[in-house]
Amino acid sequence: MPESLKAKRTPRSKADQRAETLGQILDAAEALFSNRGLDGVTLRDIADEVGVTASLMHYYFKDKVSLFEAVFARRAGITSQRRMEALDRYEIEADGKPTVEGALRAFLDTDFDLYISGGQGWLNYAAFCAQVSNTPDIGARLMDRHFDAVVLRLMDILTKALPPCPVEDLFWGYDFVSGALMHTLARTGRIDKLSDGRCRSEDFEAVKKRLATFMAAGFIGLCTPAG
Amino acid sequence: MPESLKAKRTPRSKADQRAETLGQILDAAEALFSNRGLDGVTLRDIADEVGVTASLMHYYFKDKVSLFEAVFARRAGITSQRRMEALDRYEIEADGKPTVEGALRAFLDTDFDLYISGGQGWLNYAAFCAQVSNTPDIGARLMDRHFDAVVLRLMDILTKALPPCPVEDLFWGYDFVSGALMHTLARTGRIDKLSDGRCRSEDFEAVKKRLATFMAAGFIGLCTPAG
DNA sequence: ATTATCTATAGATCTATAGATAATGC
DNA sequence: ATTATCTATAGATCTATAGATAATGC
Repeated sequence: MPESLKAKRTPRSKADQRAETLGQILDAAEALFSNRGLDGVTLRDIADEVGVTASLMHYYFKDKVSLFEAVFARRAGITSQRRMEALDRYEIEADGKPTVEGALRAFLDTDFDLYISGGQGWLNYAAFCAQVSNTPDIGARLMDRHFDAVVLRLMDILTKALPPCPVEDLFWGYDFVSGALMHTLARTGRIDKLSDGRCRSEDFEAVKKRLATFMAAGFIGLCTPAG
Repeated sequence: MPESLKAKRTPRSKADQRAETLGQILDAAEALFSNRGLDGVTLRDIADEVGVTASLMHYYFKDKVSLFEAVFARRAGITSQRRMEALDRYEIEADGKPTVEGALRAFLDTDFDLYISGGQGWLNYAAFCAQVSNTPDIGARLMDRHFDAVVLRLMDILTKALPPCPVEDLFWGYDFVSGALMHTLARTGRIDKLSDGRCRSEDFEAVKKRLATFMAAGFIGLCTPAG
């Protein structure tokens, strides 16, 4: 059995080989883009990470932007659908009396659960997502395409959960939620230093516990003039 | 007086000339970095915008990173100091009874006022700031260096304003405020599309009116277990 | 004399393509 | 036969520096 111990050995079907290489490229791109953004990463960086030639990037993807978009598309559809289902389930369960925090928990916690127990790939995607939301044009288009539907679904439930409230307040409230969410997904490490180690960027459990409660109170405070 | 009408004419002292060119470079860099980030902009882009040779960038700045840092430093000191003074004034005025919203208004509104009435330069800086907060290493270091002091000052007043509350909640709350603030400063235009034009990213008055109220309610909701 | 600006250019990438090679598929 | 991967390379930048030129300063 000396053959089976050889270093370079890996007999696979072409389909398997294709799928595996594609996955490795997407994983490497995701990890690199997630902290340097589209312009901070070269195709060679990604190829080196995978251990292949840079020209192979063009065999699998048209160009750098296509690869960037493919990285996003791979997981955006999954999380988007999960959240949509969670919102549907919540609305039924709430039986005509949804609460702001309930809706936000369906929207936010469903997402955090994936990052908490989805392994390194989902953790990288979380930070990548924050980069996307900060990339003009290309990133903005991706956010619209993949997330508009879920966000509008959330807005719909929030409208029912809140006292009569100008629709502008609802949209601004969502903008604040979205900013805070993306910021925490980016895990910049800033809170670690500010809090002298008492909070850690990487601690998604801590964020999950607090974000929906905090934001729900924010919506209610904003929409209830008397305070 | 034909001489005074010539096109290229601009007699200035060397000090003036230096100051003017420096200012133009910083302005152009600020505008460009603010939407494409450190890696999305080349020194040539900046030079072209000013109308000078790319090599002049190296006459005034050591390298690209130094220029990036100089852009940030130019205005970060000003806004940081303004907010620090506003917090000091607020604490005196509150006479031992500060409120969460009062502290946040001193911190946030003071900033927005600058963006609202500071002209195009401050508007560009606002978006640039969001880029900085998203640039790993270099940007993170800049945020720490210029903003830690004001943030800790704010935290100090918030502690006095809130009911007894775990310090972790306070830091996470600030993290949410910071994320929402940076996101609105970036003015991605996403809210415009989501809200079908009813809210506009560029409308800092609308954000100023809502952000402190929303976030104050969030802090209180988070620190008051009963809800 | 000193300083602001430009010209020219080195050296290092970067993206993208064409064409060769090596492996799987029938 | 087809597909995955590599080698080689074109063409375009990009950063940074050296040295020339043109303007202000005494």
